[in-house]
Amino acid sequence: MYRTHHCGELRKEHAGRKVKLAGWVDSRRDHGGLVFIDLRDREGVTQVVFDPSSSPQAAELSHELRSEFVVQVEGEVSPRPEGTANAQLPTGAIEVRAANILVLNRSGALPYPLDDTSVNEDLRLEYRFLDIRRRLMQSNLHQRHRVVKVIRDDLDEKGFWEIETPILSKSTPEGARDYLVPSRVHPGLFYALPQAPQQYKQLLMVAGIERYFQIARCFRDEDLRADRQPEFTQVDLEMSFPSQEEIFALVEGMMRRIWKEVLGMTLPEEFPQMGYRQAMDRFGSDKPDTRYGMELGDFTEVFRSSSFKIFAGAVQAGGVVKAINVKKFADVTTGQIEQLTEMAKSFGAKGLAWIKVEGGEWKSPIVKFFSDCERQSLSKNLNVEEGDLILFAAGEWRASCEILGRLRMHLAELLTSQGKLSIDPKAWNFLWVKDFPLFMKDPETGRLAAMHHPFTRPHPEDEQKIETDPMGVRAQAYDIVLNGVEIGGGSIRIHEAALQKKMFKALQIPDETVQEQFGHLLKAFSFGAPPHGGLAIGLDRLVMLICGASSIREVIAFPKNARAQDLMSHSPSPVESKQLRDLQIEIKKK
RNA sequence: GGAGCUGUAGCUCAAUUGGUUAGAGCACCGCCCUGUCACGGCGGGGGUUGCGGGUUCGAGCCCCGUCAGCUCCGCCA
Repeated sequence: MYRTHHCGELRKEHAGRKVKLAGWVDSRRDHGGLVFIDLRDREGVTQVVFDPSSSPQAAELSHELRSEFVVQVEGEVSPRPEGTANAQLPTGAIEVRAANILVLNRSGALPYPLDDTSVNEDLRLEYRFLDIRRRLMQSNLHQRHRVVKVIRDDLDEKGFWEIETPILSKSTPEGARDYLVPSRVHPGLFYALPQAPQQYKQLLMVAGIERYFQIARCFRDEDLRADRQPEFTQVDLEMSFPSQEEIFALVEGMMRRIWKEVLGMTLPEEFPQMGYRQAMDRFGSDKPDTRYGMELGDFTEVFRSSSFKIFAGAVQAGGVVKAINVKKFADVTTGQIEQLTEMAKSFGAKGLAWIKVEGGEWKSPIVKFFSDCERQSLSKNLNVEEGDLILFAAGEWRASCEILGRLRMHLAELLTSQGKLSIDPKAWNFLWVKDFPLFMKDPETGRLAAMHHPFTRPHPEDEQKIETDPMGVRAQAYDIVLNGVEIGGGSIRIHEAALQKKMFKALQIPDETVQEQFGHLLKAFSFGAPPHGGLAIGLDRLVMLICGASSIREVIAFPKNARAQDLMSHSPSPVESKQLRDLQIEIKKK
């Protein structure tokens, strides 16, 4: 037996006990005579003392110890001498007086200090096995485990069955780029790794499972971000005979339980809901961060016949004029204005109109065109005060909202760093965003595309408009947003073959393609498919927020870097030419 | 594909306006140290300043190119 206790366990009441501990040398303090080491395992740290007067052999050996050696220590638990207890440490009242020590394994000099948080991330990723020894990473992975445990318990109690679906599945043209897996048995044919178990979970509903969930690994071959990895984990769930409100209540209950059991916090009984249109109008985002204000104001009517032709022109072209009030930022520099303008342009704006309110005056290149009435409307609706900076966007509705929405996010970060805006670090602002449009215009082809996915059910009131006014059709689709991060989304699905066909028609997907790609689904829908719906929660993002981390890489044991490489195992990598021959694949030389 | 930031010892950083032998703390090695807990003290080793080119009497610093990392846009729910 390697150990009788773990390193976070021993207390005063164990005094006098003979114990064995095993773990890593966290730090050593070698006094020449007395030697102290902090022995660490997953559960904590215990001080071990080597005294040459009681155990000369162990004391002699202890000089050899270095950081991260793995050792086994045998000794007696002893209360620390008067005045030497360490109140910072749960085990700080005692120490283990070593009678014997066994070095189970040595460690080379570390490539970087494990107690330093500001180390290059590529180095941390290369030595991930060391990185995960750090207390913070251990805590993050433990939190993740606890979240998943609560989710499984919660869904189990609510009658959901955990069912696995294939990883080797079928490529579909919709959505993200697929990761492909070549078939050896069928040369020239490919499996695709699932972007989500979407079709399978709908088929499970047709199959009468009624309530399904899966902690599902999903794959998307797109460029990475701080909150996007090529492989990530979804809590995927689907239920039969649901209403949208039932799904909301289910997820709210799950979140409440996670916050209770993992963070010890109580969340509200109901989460607020907001329509997509309102979210865009007020926050310029379909995942608004409602922890701070800076809401968008609408001045379309005010400037309809303004003498400022840029605004009036935008309105007459069917567009809008929107503005935000950036509080306390009238001291913005010319350089910063330029930077904001560049940013607005990169989001599709033609320029960025602004007003500084300084010394009781409105300083701006455009304000001379404004009538008193226009000024009053701005002043009143944006609550304009001394020291404010007003920013405008004019043009097409969605683009104008998005431009200001992105500036709003950027400025919130900037103002926070300047101490001009404070966001409650303990705030957990959940929000349901619902009534998304069913369709969007594909900017490349100009054709309709599914906003969520092609199986999304239209809002019952709008179903008739699919052929006549598709862009005006709302979907029974919803996202759950936490502090401005989209942590999940889903929809009520189409369960009738006829409606599904209508949908494919609106999307201009040719019949042969429909049969080829989705024939099995349509066939399933013709055999008594129940009404069904569900959603998927991005587990990595959820845990990231719970851990207060700024990247999902901090809550994934072995993540990939921004170029989709694993720096530790060096994947992706070349393969043997025999492997390629088996697959009948040839690599084109550049 | 595009933009921004970063790149100096194993790690974290410094190096005045372009100026002599590129420094410090930690880590590593050696010696000393019996109540430390980021122990302390003395000494030592360790550098192609990411790489290539240019300007200059002289480049870590300026210019051009390139590579790498991160963040964002595009892309992606």
